Amino acid sequence: MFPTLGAFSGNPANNTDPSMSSSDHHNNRAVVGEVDFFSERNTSSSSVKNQISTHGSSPEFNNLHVNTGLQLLTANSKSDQSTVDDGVSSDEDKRPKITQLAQVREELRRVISENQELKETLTHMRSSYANLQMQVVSLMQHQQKHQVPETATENHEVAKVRGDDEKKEGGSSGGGGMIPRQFLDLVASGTAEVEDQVSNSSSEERTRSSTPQNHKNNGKIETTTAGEDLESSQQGWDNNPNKLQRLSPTATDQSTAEATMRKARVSVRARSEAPMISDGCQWRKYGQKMAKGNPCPRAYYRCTMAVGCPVRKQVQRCAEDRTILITTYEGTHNHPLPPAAMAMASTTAAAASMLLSGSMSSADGIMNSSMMARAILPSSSMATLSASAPFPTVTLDLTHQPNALPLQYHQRQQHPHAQLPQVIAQALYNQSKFSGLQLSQDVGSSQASRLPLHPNQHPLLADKVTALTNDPNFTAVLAAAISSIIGGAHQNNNPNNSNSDANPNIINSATVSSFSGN
DNA sequence: CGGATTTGACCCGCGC
DNA sequence: GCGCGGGTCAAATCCG
Repeated sequence: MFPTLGAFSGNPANNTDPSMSSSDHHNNRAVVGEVDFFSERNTSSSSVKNQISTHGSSPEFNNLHVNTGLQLLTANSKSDQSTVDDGVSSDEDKRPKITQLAQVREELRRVISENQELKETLTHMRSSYANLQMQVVSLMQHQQKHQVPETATENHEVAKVRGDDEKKEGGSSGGGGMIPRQFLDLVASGTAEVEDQVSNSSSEERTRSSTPQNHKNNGKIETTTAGEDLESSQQGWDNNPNKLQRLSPTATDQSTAEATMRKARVSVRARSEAPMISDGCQWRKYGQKMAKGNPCPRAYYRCTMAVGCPVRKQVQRCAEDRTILITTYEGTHNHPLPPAAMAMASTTAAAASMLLSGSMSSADGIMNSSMMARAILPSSSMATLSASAPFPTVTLDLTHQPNALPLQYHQRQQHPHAQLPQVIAQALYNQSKFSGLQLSQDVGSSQASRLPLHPNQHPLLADKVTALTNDPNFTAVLAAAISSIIGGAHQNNNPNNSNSDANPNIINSATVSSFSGN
């Protein structure tokens, strides 16, 4: 009945040796060898092995325990069978082995239980994160509806105070004082601050809606920067009066809030061969138009993950470099999002809040923007006012890498913080530009105009950037932004990449810290 | 057959 | 008032 056992044992004396001690069972090297050989021939051992492997989803986590259990079990089985073979059995021999078996079973139960607890903890953490994200979004929307009247004047006062500060500091060196403040306010003081800022933007929206002619009267500077396909793309949104026009006549609080949220736009430039970057959301294409100045059509998408979700996006290829995909998001999701989509959603929400917190309709605000731009871009030969871009847009430009390499996606995924300064610079640049400022850059290409300088080249900016990037929450937000975009682009560029699903987890942790770290 | 996409028409604001 | 351009709608079409 046990022919293989005889062949295995080789030395019958070993099999019948009642002195096979527990120390032998725990001799890893020897016993593991026995297990490997023995388990192929012993069905009971195999079944135990299978049973173990079906418990818990993390094999490497259990390996130590499982191996230990197997060693004991197989050793016990072997000893038991040998005992039967020889017809020699005594209660004294069985007693310690039964005890060991019980111990192993107990150990197995403990490990399984541990696994179960870990799984539950992980599930709970994921759930908590999702809830937190949704709370942030809903709170932002809620605050918009209820705090617009109070914050309307408040915002103006804050703007004036900030403007005074700028004036006191004066010059290009002092003018940038509010820049870090805006960023740090947003990311360091938590949800409440974000809500306030969004609320403030509501007042701005209403101000603009009530006095539409102000933009014209503020003076007009033509956009002459070369290769502004992005510009035209953004202007396409900026010059879209239909939306506001349709919303404003029956201006309920909700519609106003919605208009405000939709007003803020986050434009993402990323290199991708795919027709659309993967951001985790479901989109339905509802239109396509040929935009002026760009041979590539502009596609219009709306979010279809929930009925009535106001989020829309435009996708258009860059006219000059068609490998660059420009995706412009507008609005805030009104429904739960999968982790992969949350990365982008929270990123755009944070960017939009950041943008709205710094854009002002008053003259002070414009002056601040001008000073801010001078601080950001000391080399700017001219800072003028523009009424051509009434709606603020922040652009996350991920196409400019100082050491662009074929592996840059991978590198940036691993070290997203390395790229933060450029993203910050670009965000600030666009913020100033769309807050009513046109910067004239003597540049030969649109590439240079979009990212006119490297922070390291300007001590002032470098200091600001350093201060910003030293804030872990701020870096987390931007890390989430970069990771989400890169993750999407990377996914598209590497459709077979099985690791793409791992990105959201990284993003999530970064995003969580950005919103819960206060 | 239902959902997604396409595409021409339409609306609206703006400039001349 | 008219034309232009951006954005949206909705019927037709496609596709799995």
